[in-house]
Amino acid sequence: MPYAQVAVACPLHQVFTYIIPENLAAQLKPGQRLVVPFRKKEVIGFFLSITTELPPGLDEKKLKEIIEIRDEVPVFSEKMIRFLLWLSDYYMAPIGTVCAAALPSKLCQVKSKNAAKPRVKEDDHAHFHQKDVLNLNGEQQAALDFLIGQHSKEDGPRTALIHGITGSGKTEVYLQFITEILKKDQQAILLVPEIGLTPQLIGRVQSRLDEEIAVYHSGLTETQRQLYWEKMRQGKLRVAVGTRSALFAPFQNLGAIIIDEEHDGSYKQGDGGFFYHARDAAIVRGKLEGATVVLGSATPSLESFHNAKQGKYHYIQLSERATGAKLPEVSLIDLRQEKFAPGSKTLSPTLKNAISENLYRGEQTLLFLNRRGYAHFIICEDCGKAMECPNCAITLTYHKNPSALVCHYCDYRAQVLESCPHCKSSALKPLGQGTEALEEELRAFFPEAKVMRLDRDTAGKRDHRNNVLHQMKKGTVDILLGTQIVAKGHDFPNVTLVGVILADASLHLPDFRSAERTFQLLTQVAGRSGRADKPGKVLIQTFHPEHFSLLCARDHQFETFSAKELQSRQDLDYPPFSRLTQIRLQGISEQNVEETALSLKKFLSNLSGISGSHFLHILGPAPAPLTKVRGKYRWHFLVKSNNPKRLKHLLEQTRHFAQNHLPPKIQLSIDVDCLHLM
DNA sequence: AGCACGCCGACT
DNA sequence: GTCGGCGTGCTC
Repeated sequence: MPYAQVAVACPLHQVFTYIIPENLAAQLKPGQRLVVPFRKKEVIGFFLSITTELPPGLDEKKLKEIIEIRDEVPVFSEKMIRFLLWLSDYYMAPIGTVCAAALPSKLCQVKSKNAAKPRVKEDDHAHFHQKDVLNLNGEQQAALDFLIGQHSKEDGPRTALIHGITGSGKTEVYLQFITEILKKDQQAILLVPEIGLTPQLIGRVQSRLDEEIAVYHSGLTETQRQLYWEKMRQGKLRVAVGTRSALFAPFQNLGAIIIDEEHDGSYKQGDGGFFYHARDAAIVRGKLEGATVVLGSATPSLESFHNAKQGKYHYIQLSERATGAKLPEVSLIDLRQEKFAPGSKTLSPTLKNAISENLYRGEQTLLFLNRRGYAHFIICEDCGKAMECPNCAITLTYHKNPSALVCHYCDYRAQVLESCPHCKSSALKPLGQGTEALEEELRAFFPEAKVMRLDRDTAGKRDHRNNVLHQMKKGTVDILLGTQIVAKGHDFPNVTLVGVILADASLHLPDFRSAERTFQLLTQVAGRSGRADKPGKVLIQTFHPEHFSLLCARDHQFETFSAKELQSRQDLDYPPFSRLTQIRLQGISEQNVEETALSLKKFLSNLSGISGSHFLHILGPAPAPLTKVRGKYRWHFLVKSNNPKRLKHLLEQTRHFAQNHLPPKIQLSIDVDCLHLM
């Protein structure tokens, strides 16, 4: 007698078996949603497969029956089911959680039976601009031809890495490639990092393709999301543009997945309750669907670059700017040599002069400081203690306007203190200047200039961001300063000077990728300068002008940087030469967390084939670099492995430990291919 | 994750 | 005497 194998949206690492009522047997197809009894409730289940044998350990009398089939047409294709199973397996995530993450949440609820009826607000997405197909230069054309040629081939690797310098016109290649895919009656997905999904980009894609596209981002209402989803499934929409979750677009004949800025860390995050890397997952979906996958970046991740060099991906280089503009001239400013003017905390004389000259010429300046607020911390000059967050093991950032001490991890807020809570001294000194302080200093020194600031504190107001971007284009802003938001992706044609206030900020984090991130960030921000006809200039302030990340960024030397960094990764057996997984334990009681970590260590070392293995290295346990976040203490292990089977075994055993031996209130999480060690 | 069952404090 | 605190145990 056949039984149905069903995934239920709960965080259990198993499928559930249900009896198929006779009247439903004929209509049942894999990928359909079901209504099934689960505990004492009715929930949505996802029908995965049929089994004829009763799975071991189950008593047939205790099985329940499927109540209802929700869909005539399955919500998941066979290929999609295989993709979801791969995700669940690779990232150690419960299959039900993965299924739920792949659908609009409304489709996972028992009520709300009917498809969404649009509260008709016909898309205007009306300010269409740049309808024209841009002319490609030789390199762009060659890249496009290659992609098209590759796509029409029956077999062979279908993943390509486009390594194109900032301003080389990668987006134009993507758009023309998508146009080709559509001509073949196939569909396409364009993934962008969170920060890259601007109205400008959406407008450009939409107007170029001259058809409605599905736009996926975190601000979408559930109804909108469902509507796009339905239209894609019905074949009414053929292109999905958006952040990570657009990867699950329900297309029937997927032709291409493009991952813009593939190096961006925001692709690796927990969307619907499980952590996956959208770029890596895209490659797998591409394989399953027979689609071409295109990774694009000016600063490819070392993983992708290495894969390309190994021949796993096709490597395509764009070495010229599309407009013909030259890459900017980059100089490092040695902060140890600079004599700061009184009252000047962020701007060296050299940078200040350059800004003056740029103002005089009437050209725009962009300043980057990856630290919002006024001061990174406040320190007591008498006892040396810094003000810390009571929930997290980090200092509180001083915000001046509105005045507050803010934790940038948990958003704890406190009033600014008059005196030190430890020694009552009033000698409190703000240190480590942030964007607020920079703004203040700019206004003081360049009172005649129009200065605007863009960071999470100001960008919160939706209009502000658009307003800033608009005014930048119009040229009414003289100096724009900000955090990450200004560093990436934007095309400000009239910016000719970019200043980096402190390159060292990202250099010394306890993370083996810090050199790579610094190089990427500096290259990206430098790429904002001199994109149009006037030559650009970049000034980078640093205490470490001899560091190779900075030197390579200065000289636009990706090759030199990657060669050196890859060598050190190989020496230390770090990715891309091994796979790295983080096992994290956290809980309220520090002692409990530590004890559990130690007992897990014991458990793992007793496993056969682990100790002394050449294939697995377990580092730790140790307190995580951020020992306490939101009131929870964290300890972690890092597992380095170059043997997927043994790694899998270890992780399964770890999960087993978590299910059986975990004390209450201690949580264990596994982050496969962890990106941030913090 | 939910949601129930189950044993100990302050309340109509 | 009960309402309810959240510990722990289970879900085909």
